Amino acid sequence: MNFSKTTEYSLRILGFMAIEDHKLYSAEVLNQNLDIPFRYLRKQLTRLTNDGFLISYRGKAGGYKISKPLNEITLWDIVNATGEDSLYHECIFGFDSCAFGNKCALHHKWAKIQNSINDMLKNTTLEELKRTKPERFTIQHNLMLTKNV
Amino acid sequence: MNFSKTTEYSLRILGFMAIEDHKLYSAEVLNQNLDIPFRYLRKQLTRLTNDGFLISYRGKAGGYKISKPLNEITLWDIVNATGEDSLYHECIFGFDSCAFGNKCALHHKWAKIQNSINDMLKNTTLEELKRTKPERFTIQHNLMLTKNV
DNA sequence: GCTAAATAATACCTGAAGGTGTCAATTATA
DNA sequence: TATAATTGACACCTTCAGGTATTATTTAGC
Repeated sequence: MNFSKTTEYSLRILGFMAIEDHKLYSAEVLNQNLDIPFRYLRKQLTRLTNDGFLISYRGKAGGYKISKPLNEITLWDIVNATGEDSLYHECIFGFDSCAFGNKCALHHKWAKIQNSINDMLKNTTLEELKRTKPERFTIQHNLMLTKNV
Repeated sequence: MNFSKTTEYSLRILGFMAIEDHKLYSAEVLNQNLDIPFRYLRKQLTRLTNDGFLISYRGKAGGYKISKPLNEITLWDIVNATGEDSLYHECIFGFDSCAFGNKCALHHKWAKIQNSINDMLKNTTLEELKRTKPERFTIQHNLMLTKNV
């Protein structure tokens, strides 16, 4: 009952980069801050670039930066891009057909929770994350050796 | 962002058996009703028995039945028994240490959702499921060939 | 007691998520 | 232009949840 590692990593990466969203971050710097295996981080950075969240700059002094205004990127966008199983209409019993119409009491309770998760993801942008920096990120933020473009 | 198959199956099995909780259900009958691969269902039934949710009767005309009053079995008990990752104190970024104290806005939103899930699971017993039979279960319930002990 | 029908135990198989290794392509700067 | 530092591409490895196969054990009923 968690997001996949890949989803968590995506949130970490973009959540971290949002703190100073105009900086260019190298994979090396991100690796020093985010506790994600280097090779896998690299793979995910390429994916996030292909998915349009990041712009990459190759060559010496290259790196990544966030591609659009922070208030245009919701957590929902990020979560969905990882191929995370949809949170819509999931039955707690795992039945495909249990999601529509009037079902058990459990179904209503579960739908309510699902909706609260979906709403939260859809209504939270990276902008909000920037305003309220996660403590974990800020602790290590001093260590960063970032560069301006 | 779902429960594991194993958790879903456990909920299905016990949710179904709760509808007529004094009946003895064979693995065969459960298989006909629950859309769970037979061998895997068998394995899970043995596990649920070892975990104390079911009592098994071996030999001809054997089967399984629920071991205690329905109001003593919460969904929380079932979910936890499958080894489902704890829903307590999970950080949406997947950091172990991000779960305590005052963190980002996201942390508070996430904790609120986690709590609502935990509360729901802890406050819902099989008794409630019995009272409000899932449609999917009742549809097929006529097909059952159950036996009394 | 024999047989059939049920569960128990144990080992194995499989696909996909997560993770790694290697080399190619790009680019700033000396 | 040579070099070093960066990302891109692509193939491979590993682990484990989910699923399968086989044989042993138990018991009702003839």
